[in-house]
Formats: sequence, structure tokens, C-alpha cells
Amino acid sequence: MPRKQTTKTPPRRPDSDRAHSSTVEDYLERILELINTKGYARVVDIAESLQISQASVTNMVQKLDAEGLLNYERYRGMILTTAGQTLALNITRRHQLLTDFLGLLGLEDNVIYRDVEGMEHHISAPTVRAIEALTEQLKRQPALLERVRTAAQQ
Amino acid sequence: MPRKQTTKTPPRRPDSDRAHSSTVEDYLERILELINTKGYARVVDIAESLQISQASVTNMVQKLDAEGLLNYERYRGMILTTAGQTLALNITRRHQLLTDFLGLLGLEDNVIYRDVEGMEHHISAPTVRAIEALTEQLKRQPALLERVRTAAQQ
DNA sequence: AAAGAAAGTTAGACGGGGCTAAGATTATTT
DNA sequence: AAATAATCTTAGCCCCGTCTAACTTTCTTT
Repeated sequence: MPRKQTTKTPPRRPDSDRAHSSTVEDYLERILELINTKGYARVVDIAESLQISQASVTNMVQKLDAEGLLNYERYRGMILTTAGQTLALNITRRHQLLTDFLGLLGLEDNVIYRDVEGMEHHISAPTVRAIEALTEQLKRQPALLERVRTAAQQ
Repeated sequence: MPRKQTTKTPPRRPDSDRAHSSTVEDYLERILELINTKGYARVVDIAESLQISQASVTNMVQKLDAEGLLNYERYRGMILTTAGQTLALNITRRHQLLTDFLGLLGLEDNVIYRDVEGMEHHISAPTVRAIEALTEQLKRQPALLERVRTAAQQ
């Protein structure tokens, strides 16, 4: 193997790129969903929804409180702050959009669910807009969609 | 807040769901790319490509060797095993597909790059097929694409 | 063939996010 | 109002993937 070349370990890129981790987005999404459906989000419900232990939820909720994404009162409950709501709505919107889009392509629900769960954290605003626009157009092209579904069917 | 309900912390889901982490996929993808372009993948190059320290690369490469994804010889170099190649090709294909697809929608290169980098790890085989089929169809619909691009342009 | 430079490795630490076990608090039964 | 059940919290641990500092090996120069 040859040598010689610009070397040296490169400088680290700061993580201010995405303000919040996928994990944080997941929590907020579920919390909002619980609030919308049951009126409140309890630790036990969040744990159930995310399939993790209650202890982990308590930990994270305390962190989310510290980050100003929700107001949390020990043993009592939590509500989303404006910042938290904004984030939760944002991720929810991305989730819904991707779900609709993949549904249009004829994918199975469980496949959609899994893929969306992963992708939703990595789709930027411009891409959201583009896929929204595409979805709009596709809805008016049933013949095209039919061809896609057929072709994709293994 | 109400109580009463099925309780108990749920059982953990085993991580055998996705055999390899996004991180592993990222490494393999870069290693394959380096091998294809320069003929070999050195620790220093992988580090540069991934923007992480050489030490981290050495660590991971040893782990990839242990997992049978590549054969690694201390101080000397590495080559992908068949398993490693398969995985690398697979992720590369997903990367390319997503890049093409988003490109079709008229998104900017840097946006595409960032989003694809994140999404490529979360797109299952069926979804790959569906997007492939969709891409095929879209290429034949310049007018539709034009409408999408225009609409997406904020 | 030294000496210096580049590349690679090891050791030890750290943050994120998960877990279990045990204890504290709140709600529900009796 | 006890007693019991459900929920929540804390403490301590673990794994992953990253880092820095120091050291070793290999390559390039001279």
C-alpha cells in the first residue's frame, strides 16, 4: 500500500447540525400522539408505546424538560412546551407524509411503518416539500401508480 | 391523571431485527468506494472520508473483521469478505437510488447528500423496489416532474 | 542506513440511551 | 384508613461509537 498524502486526523464537525437526536424526536412524537388520543402522556404509556422500560422514559423525560421541550413535574405528569409542540408536530407531519407517500406506492403497512419510523428523522424541509408536491401529482396519475405497484410487486 | 390499566414494563425486542447498525453500513460503503476508486482502503482514508479519527476507524475495522465483514491485517490493510461486499453493494445501491430519485425531484445536491446519508439505512427491500419502479415511471413524465419541481420550489 | 514523517494502534475516557433492581409515591380496593 | 396495586424514580451498570494522548510500525528522504 502506498503512502504519502495529506494526513492528520481531521477536525470534528460540531453536532449543531441536527439540533435534536432521532431519539428525542421519537419521544416527542409519541408524547404528542398520546396527548392527542388520551389527553395525557404518562411514563408508563410512553414506555409501552416506545417499547422501552419506564426507567428509561423517566430519564429521557427529565432530559427533555431540561432542554425546554416539555414541562415535567415529578410523579405528576408533563406537557409539551411550545418548542416541544413545534418539534412534535414537525416530525408527525413528516411521518404522515412518508406514510401517505409509501402507501401510494402500494407497499404493505408493516413495511411502511418500519421504514417510515427510520426515515422520518432524516428528511429535510426541502425534501418534505418535494415529496408533498410529488404525492399531489401522483394522486392524479392512477395509471402510473398502477404501473409502479405492478412493477414493484417483486 | 388516571391509573388502572395493563401495566408492567414490556419485554425488550431483540436487536436481531437489523443485523448491522447504520454505522457499520456507513463504514462498508466508504470502504467499498475507496477500494473502487483508489484500489485500497486505508485507515487514514476511511477516517478522512467519514470525518472521524483514525483511532475510531481502527476500532471499528477490528470489529468488522471480527464480524466477518472484512479481513483485516494489523498495520497492513483490509479487504472486504463476500459478506462485506454484499452489504456494501446493497447500501451503495440504496444510496444511488435515493440520490437519483431526489435528484429527479429537483432538490439541491447538498440537500440530497445529507438526506440520503440518513435515509439510506432505513429503506427496506420492498421500498427500494417501489422507488425504483417509481423512478422509472417518473423519467417518462417530464411534465409531471416539472410541476413537482415548480411546486416544491417553496 | 539513519532520521524524519506518515500511518496505524492501544489505552483510557466519555456521552447517549438503554437496562434491572430496589425504593418512593400515588391510586385503588377492601 | 389500611392494604394492595400501579406508577414513577433513583442508583448503578452496560454497550456503542467516538475521542485524545501516547506509542509502534511502516514509508520516504537524505
